[in-house]
Amino acid sequence: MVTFHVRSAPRAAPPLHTAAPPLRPPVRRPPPRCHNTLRSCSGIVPVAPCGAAADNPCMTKHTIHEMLTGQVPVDTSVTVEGWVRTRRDSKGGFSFIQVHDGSCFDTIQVVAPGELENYQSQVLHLTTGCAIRAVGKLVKSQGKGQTCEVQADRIELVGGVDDPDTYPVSAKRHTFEYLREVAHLRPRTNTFGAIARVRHALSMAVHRFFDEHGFVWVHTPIITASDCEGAGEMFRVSTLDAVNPPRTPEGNIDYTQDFFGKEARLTVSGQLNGECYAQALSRIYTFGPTFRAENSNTSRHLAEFWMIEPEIAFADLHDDADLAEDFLKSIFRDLLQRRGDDMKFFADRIDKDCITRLEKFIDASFERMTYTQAIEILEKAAAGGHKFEFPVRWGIDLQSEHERYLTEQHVGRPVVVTDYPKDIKAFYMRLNDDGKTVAAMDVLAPGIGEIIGGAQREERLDVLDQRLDEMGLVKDDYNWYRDLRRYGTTPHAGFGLGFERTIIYATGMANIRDVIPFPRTPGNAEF
RNA sequence: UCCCCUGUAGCUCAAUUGGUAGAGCGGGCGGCUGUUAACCGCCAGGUUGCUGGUUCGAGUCCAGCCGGGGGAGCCA
Repeated sequence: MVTFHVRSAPRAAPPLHTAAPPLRPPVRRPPPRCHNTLRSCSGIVPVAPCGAAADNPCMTKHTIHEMLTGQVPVDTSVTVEGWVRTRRDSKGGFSFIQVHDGSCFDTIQVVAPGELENYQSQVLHLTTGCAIRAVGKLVKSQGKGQTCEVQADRIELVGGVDDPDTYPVSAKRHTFEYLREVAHLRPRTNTFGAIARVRHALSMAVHRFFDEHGFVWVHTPIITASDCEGAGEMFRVSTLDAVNPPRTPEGNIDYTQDFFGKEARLTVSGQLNGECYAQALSRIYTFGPTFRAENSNTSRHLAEFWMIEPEIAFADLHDDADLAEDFLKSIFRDLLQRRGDDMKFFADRIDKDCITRLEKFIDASFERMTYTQAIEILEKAAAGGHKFEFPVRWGIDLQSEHERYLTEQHVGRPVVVTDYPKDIKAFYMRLNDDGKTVAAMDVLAPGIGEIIGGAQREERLDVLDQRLDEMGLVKDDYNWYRDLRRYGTTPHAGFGLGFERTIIYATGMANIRDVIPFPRTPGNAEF
């Protein structure tokens, strides 16, 4: 069995938050040669003895993560390929280069001796952002602050920085607002590298959870011609001439000549399509981009964001709430286990409570209460002197101040609020026997408020039709959706989770524009 | 969309009541016996977001526009 050495450097994470387990077994018997026939491992430079699995011939180079976590034995010849974060010149006539390659949070220190042939001409001119390849040996560090480092025999400048004076991303602190203007370069910073890895880890955790629980990932369409999704303003998709579109005799735009023969838009939710597959495969989920053309300009809204929407058949609202609880705890547990290095950074520099918040979240059982009970609690609080900007009475939608009071002050744990008044919820939510409320639920969490919104769906055709009528919606527009209620209908439920909001919650990042690689917001679609 | 704040060197920020635009970091050059956001010295770097106005004089005051931030609404 292999032992993994966790670095004892200052940045080493506590046991719960150790780095991800190795992707593949460490080197055991170094074969004499690298049989890489797909492409050159590293051009003309000799590379490390190829210890990679035979089915992975291009992985003969080691990542910084592998070197720092003891998967590469000391005294192994190694090749580091990455980007320079800083260069420090020693009094002794040699230099230290901190290199990152994205494989983990930490950089590795490359020691460049003054005897290198290009030391004066290139090494001493390396600046932040330069791409380099360092060939040498992984050795125990003579200095403090790191256990191992790369003693370089050769350093190649793979890609230089045109004008170091104006390179937009220095090694020093930048504001997030500034980095948004250089979104093509910001992944090279500590924070955005960490965000990218956390985002990936959470994505994989989502798929892992659903896969292990028998859910099928359904790729619901991005483009939709049904105007009945009803969750917000939509972007139009068209190939018509925008300046001189074809017109009907009445003067309206003639969409029958458009690409799809009718008006088409970008989806605002995969739920209605997801229900179709849930009524055949029992447990499904969607995970993909979603588009809302709302003119919302806040730290919690994007025009393009990713949403996760599970849907389960033969299930009621309680099953839905149980699923939400198990799901959230599972992905946060996964995140802490697999990205301890990045999470430690967020705890150190962004939000000191982010790790303990997740640990508490994982350990707590979610409180359950009905909307009516929630209103009673809030009314008591108001009577007891608690000031709410928006007055509380049965029938209102809960404001974020109300949600925060419930989860942060009244319960101190995540809360699932169920059974909201039907007038403030969507047509597809199942009408309760009281005739006044629907089987909707919101999961509220301390520090963020609503993190999940879901519902048991209305499976009875007559009741669904009645709700459509009440809301002034045209039944014919929903015929395929109504068919589900005519052919083998079942009680079913689901919820929606905004992926970026989940990342915000996990990391403590303040602005949603900083947890997606290239944010799209009103007035901004750069990059 | 509404309310409030804000825009000065590559970056982060100063600039008194309207009176000669500065510092730190970054960059260049030179020092310095293993450094940790290294350190020390010197140098370069600006149409103060844009347009107009008030004034002897505007980074500073006024108007409009553009960008950024915070809050609200909408929501995920």
